[in-house]
Amino acid sequence: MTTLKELAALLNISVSTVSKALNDSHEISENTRIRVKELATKLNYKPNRIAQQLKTNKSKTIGVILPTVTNPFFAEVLHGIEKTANANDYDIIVCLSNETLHKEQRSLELLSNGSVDGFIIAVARESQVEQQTEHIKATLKTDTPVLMFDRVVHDVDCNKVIVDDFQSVYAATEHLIVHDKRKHILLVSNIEELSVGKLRIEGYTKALNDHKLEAQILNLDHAGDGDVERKIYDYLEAHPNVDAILSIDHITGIVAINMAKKLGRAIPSDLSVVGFGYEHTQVLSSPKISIIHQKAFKMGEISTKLLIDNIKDKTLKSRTVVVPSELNLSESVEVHPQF
Amino acid sequence: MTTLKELAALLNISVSTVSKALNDSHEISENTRIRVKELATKLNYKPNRIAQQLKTNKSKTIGVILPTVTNPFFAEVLHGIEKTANANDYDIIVCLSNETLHKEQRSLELLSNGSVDGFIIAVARESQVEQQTEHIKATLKTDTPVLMFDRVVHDVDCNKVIVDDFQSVYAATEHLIVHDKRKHILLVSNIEELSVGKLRIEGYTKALNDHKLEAQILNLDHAGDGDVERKIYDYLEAHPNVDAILSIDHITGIVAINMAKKLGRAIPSDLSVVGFGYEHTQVLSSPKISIIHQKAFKMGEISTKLLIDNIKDKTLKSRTVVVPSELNLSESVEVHPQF
DNA sequence: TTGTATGCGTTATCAC
DNA sequence: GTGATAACGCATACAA
Repeated sequence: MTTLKELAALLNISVSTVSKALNDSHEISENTRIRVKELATKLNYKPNRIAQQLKTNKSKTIGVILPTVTNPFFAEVLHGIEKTANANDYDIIVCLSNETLHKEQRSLELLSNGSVDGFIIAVARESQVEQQTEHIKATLKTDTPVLMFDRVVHDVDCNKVIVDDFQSVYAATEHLIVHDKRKHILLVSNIEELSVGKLRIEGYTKALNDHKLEAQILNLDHAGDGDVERKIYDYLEAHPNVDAILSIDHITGIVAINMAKKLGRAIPSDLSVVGFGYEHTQVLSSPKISIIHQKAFKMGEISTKLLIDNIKDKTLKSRTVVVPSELNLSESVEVHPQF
Repeated sequence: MTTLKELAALLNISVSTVSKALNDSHEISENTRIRVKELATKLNYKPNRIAQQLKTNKSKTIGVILPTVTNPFFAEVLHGIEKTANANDYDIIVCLSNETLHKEQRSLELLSNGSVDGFIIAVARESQVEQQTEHIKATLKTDTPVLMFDRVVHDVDCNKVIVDDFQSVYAATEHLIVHDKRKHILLVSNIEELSVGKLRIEGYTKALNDHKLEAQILNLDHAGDGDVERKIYDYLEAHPNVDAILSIDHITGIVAINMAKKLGRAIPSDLSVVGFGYEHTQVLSSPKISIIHQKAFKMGEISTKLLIDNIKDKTLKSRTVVVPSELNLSESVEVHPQF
């Protein structure tokens, strides 16, 4: 890699002159500036980023800690983060906690040494269930901004970007009741332990209460793939009066549709199905599932923006931004009526 | 952030003594070593990674450039990369090319300044279609190792990790012919432009030729979501003799199952369906789709291992590793016979 | 307009 | 056993 020193030697001038020339300093003559720049491009000179970072004590890098990236929600958020970070001249270092507290702690530790200027984090299932917050508080104490999104630990004072979990499920449930005239709405859940799961269930329960209907919940936490199908099938078979299914994740709704069809239920006439979903969710189901579409990409964008603002001005006080979801009804994707 | 200098000042000893003490140098007395370490932990000292990087001229960081991360294949590969990198004390900086050559070039450019010790890259659709390789060759010339996976440009001399696209599809096709006794196998494709798509199609064509059967291909490149369903539906309706469908991506196979059911085809008795798939693919289809399971996670692991070896010894000559896929037949996931 | 000197935080070499 | 000094590559305050 070409360095300033090498350029200086070749041109018989000092290192600082070269540096200034490349940075378009006014104190450098037109002539030498051109000479310097020509040689620089010729030798494909690029300032060593590490050296610059050491000098300025800024890494222009954001640490992103995600529970997983195979969940399409987090994948989309990551996309939003990456795009916004790049647009603002930041790189991102990605760590996956794999839903464990231990890896999350370790990642924070390892990057809290000047490697990154701030963190964007969705806490691991374990961290959230056990309400572990010390590692995050410790990071904040070192004056490194942290932004939490989606999976949030409330006990920590930092910027937060969350989904309107309660609201969106409340609205979806109410839509099933009021618009679809459903009375026996089954909630299917495999994330009951998470705060987002709890909020979604509360939204569902509240809506049912407000309309004097009874809640019924099929909990699939820790169920294997085969079990999910079987349990949904068995439940539907045993409860033929179920006329709507609300899934609070991005998988079980589609499974429910498949099981309902197998049982001969007509969708959507006999049974409405709503789930959470992302880019391709609706393409994969037939008949189309209605989805609560979380604006994952947007969450990534907003999170990054907030964090960068916080990095630039650490006196900013913490905010919590709620990103509203969108209810995409199955009708709206019925592009071709014959299907 | 605590520095060596601060520790030294507080202990009234020199910076170099502190440094040696922390690095367990033999030339330091038991006594001072303990004093130093105690203060260090007390003040939560961590060596500044940037300074170390400048000193050693190594970033211990890998640049990962992916076309997208919302495709589950790349998400799983990323998972494998992250895990292996971390296990070897490397961080990863992730860039998403969004399938554009321009962003890919830019990412390589921006990170080729000491930020990373090497690259793992799956080239963008555009780069591959247009056979653009200059940016990669330029990077290699700066003595920065590059490893390409999945989407490979053959014209470049570097380590490569690829899927057995031709073989796996050949084998799957032959299975449909020999085991399932199918004679009219439709190939559904939305990635015909990519090298992996071409190879998969060749595998299919070769198998059919070898068994004196005729190929029929439904090309869905650039089709919108609604169009995909319609085109598959229309094709199946117009060609009632189709007795097997082979999808070479992770979406259209499931769509095909749904459309076939809508047309009253019995699966798998009337129609076999095989697609590419990952973690949750089979859960989402009913009846179960058979999938060619690419070992994405493993590819990530192997890629990272190879790259790190290459970083440590740049004289190593380039290798190409083929990671075999696995044919997961639908029967093997029929955990519950009643379904 | 150009050059010299200094420092970012660390490690390594060499004296003492 | 300890410390002074230099160096990584860059940027900048200060001289000339």
